[in-house]
Amino acid sequence: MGRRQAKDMNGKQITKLGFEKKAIALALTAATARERAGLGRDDILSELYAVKDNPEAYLSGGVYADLARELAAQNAKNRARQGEALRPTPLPYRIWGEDLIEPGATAQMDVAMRLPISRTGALMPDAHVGYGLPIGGVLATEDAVIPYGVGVDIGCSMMLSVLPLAANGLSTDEARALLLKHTRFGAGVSFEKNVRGDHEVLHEETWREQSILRHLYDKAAEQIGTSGSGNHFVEFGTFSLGQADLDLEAGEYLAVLSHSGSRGFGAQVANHYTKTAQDLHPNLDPAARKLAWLPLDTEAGQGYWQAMNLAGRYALANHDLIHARLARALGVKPLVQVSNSHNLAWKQLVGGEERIVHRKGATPAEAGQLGLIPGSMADPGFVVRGRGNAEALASASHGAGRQLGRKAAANTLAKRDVQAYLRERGITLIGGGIDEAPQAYKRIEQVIARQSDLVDVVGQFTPRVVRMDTGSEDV
DNA sequence: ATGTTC
Repeated sequence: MGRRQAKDMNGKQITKLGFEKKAIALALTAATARERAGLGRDDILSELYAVKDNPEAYLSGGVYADLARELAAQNAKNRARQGEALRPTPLPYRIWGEDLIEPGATAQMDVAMRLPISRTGALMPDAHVGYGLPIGGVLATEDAVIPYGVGVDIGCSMMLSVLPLAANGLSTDEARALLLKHTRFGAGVSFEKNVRGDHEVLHEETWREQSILRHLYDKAAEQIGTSGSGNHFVEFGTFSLGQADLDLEAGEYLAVLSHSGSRGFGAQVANHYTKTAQDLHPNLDPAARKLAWLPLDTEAGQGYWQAMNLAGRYALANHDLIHARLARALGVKPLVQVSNSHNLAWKQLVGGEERIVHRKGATPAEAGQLGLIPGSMADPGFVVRGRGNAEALASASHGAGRQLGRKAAANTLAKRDVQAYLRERGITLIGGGIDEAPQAYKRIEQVIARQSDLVDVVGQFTPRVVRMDTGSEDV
């Protein structure tokens, strides 16, 4: 009779209870033990049902402990899987300058707005396709941060120094010589040891608080004050102020504008935590794989938040040193400096709730907040003042935005056309490449016009002598 | 964007 009962238990009953895979075997083992103890089939089934209903109550020991452990693990996995499911349709979000934005970028933003952690978002008029979140994307999440929602170049940022010198007070040759002497460009590049700069950011305790930061400290110290590659630049130009503002009189000033990020340090932080986030979400829809997030109440989430903010401060320190070297060489102190990060996440109140606002290639634009929106190596950039537009989560574009990808630019643009564009505007270029040609970017005037409800223009910067990294193909 | 990518 006992054998018949065991055979029955082996049959439909256990699967009927909803056990799967490993749990079936564990349930059978436990059931057999209870049979030997003299229990009948119905009693055993009701015990199994109770274990399934509340495995946590059976974890501490007894004949059902192994089964309870397996069921608890399965429940946790199912909960995690549920938490990773994308919404069937994207949450609504507003787009500025939709006529300037390629469909691929809105498609990426749609995926971001289907994440279970997403709450609100917006797309800026310079938007174009990126990894994960599009460049020009603004995304507010709840209690979670997305490493690729910030971008690989954590803390990428802009700085302008308005100098107490006439706009024509520096010759092209002098400007060239200063840029060559005091800036360094290129992947992997650092400053020579005898001229390496120092900055308070390198003396923060933060570097000692996680292993990845300890590991990357030396690289950060070697590379501080450098400019990297791609679209990063340092340039001399003319800052034009139509009316008194920024504690300056109206007029034209010599100015320095730079675009730089957190170099190898930030890139390695981004890659490390992106991998951590992806490992944490193995069942995430492949469409959203690059948008894997870290819950802020986990050690990994806190670790990323700390490292991201350090990379943000480090990137601004790079600008500080670049501008300090050039001002010192000219024997002047800047009259005014403006700077802003455009690849970062911030804690921000959105509709009265605390959200994590990711800006990946977007300028913070709270009411009254100053920001910098460059055009291209040969087009004007703008100092802007935010209007605090709530639907844009108080944001604006971070530049003109690409209209041609790097390969497309190299394949379709003619060198002589790029040279003519530079010559017509009186631009002297050191380094640079065809993939950074002005023609590869949207028209900055159009991009600015599409966001008149996000920012007011304060002044204009016109580049004159520009240094960039050597591109894939010279101009 | 970074040096050559788990």
